[in-house]
Amino acid sequence: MAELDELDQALLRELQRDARRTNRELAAATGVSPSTSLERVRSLRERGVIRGFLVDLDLEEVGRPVQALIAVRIRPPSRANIEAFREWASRLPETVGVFVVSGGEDFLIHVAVPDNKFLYAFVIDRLTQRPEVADVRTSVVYEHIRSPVIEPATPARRRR
Amino acid sequence: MAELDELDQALLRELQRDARRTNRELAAATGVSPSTSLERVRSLRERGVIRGFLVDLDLEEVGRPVQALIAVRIRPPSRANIEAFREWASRLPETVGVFVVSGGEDFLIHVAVPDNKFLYAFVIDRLTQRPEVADVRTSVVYEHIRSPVIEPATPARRRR
DNA sequence: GATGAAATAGATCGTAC
DNA sequence: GTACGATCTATTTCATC
Repeated sequence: MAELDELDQALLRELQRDARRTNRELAAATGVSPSTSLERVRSLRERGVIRGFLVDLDLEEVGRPVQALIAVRIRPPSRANIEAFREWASRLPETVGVFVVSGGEDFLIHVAVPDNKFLYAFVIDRLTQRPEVADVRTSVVYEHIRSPVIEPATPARRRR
Repeated sequence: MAELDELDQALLRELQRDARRTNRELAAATGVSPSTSLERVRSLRERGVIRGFLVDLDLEEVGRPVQALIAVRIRPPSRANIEAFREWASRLPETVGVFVVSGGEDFLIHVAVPDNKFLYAFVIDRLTQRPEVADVRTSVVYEHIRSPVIEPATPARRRR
């Protein structure tokens, strides 16, 4: 787990608000020189704290206004079945994300599709074609809120 | 819904791979001049297709290696209760995202916490303190895969 | 709309503290 | 680890097609 001091945390906060802020803006917002913030952000990437930079698409504008979470039970839940399904599901064009979970189900697939008809067809035609799929439970997503800022749970440590 | 021609789609694909690609790289990758790609990306932002740019944090490195999806049932599921709970849940520091859903439950809260002890305490101490929470079901997330590229479901349209 | 050149602004690196 | 300043590179604007 990475050690993150006050400056690292401040930079992460700023970048979560807007990942395209220029290095100069970051430096000004955190009260250090541009070369320092540049070096720190590079270090955060190298240490794997920052995995990359993503674009936040509006799923409605992109023709996928209907979202759903589809809980899937795999039987038998062998490693072979789980891994095969995970690979298959995460590659579908409808898939936004895949959660591999414990509990009543083995997977939760987050999908975004053009309409309800498409969603229904996806569930009853495509998902159930997989022989390892034993059970499917669909929940329509009315709204998906992402937290704007995730704070590190690490206590701040001094690095100087 | 936005109309997206071939160039728009190509730019979205490139930006989803790495949202920090420079405008020059985008232009080279899509075969247009830098000023054209700059203008197109700006248009995508103005039209709301691109909602913003996010940093992809590694939740483990940030001290939150344990993820869970917590299904919550609200009783009665009145607008007042639903909205109050949504606001409360989406502001918690443990929360990564909140899904408002149909079906057996009303919410699915995606949380990331330091360890299982913390998760358990979160569920039995904090969630159940809310009077409108009637039922809670926790699934631990072993793995969360995000789709690297979401393709528009819109058929390409000509804009020239 | 798209282009290419010119002006503005930012990223980056060497050097010093 | 940090700051300053010079250099290199990218962004942005504008006249033109």
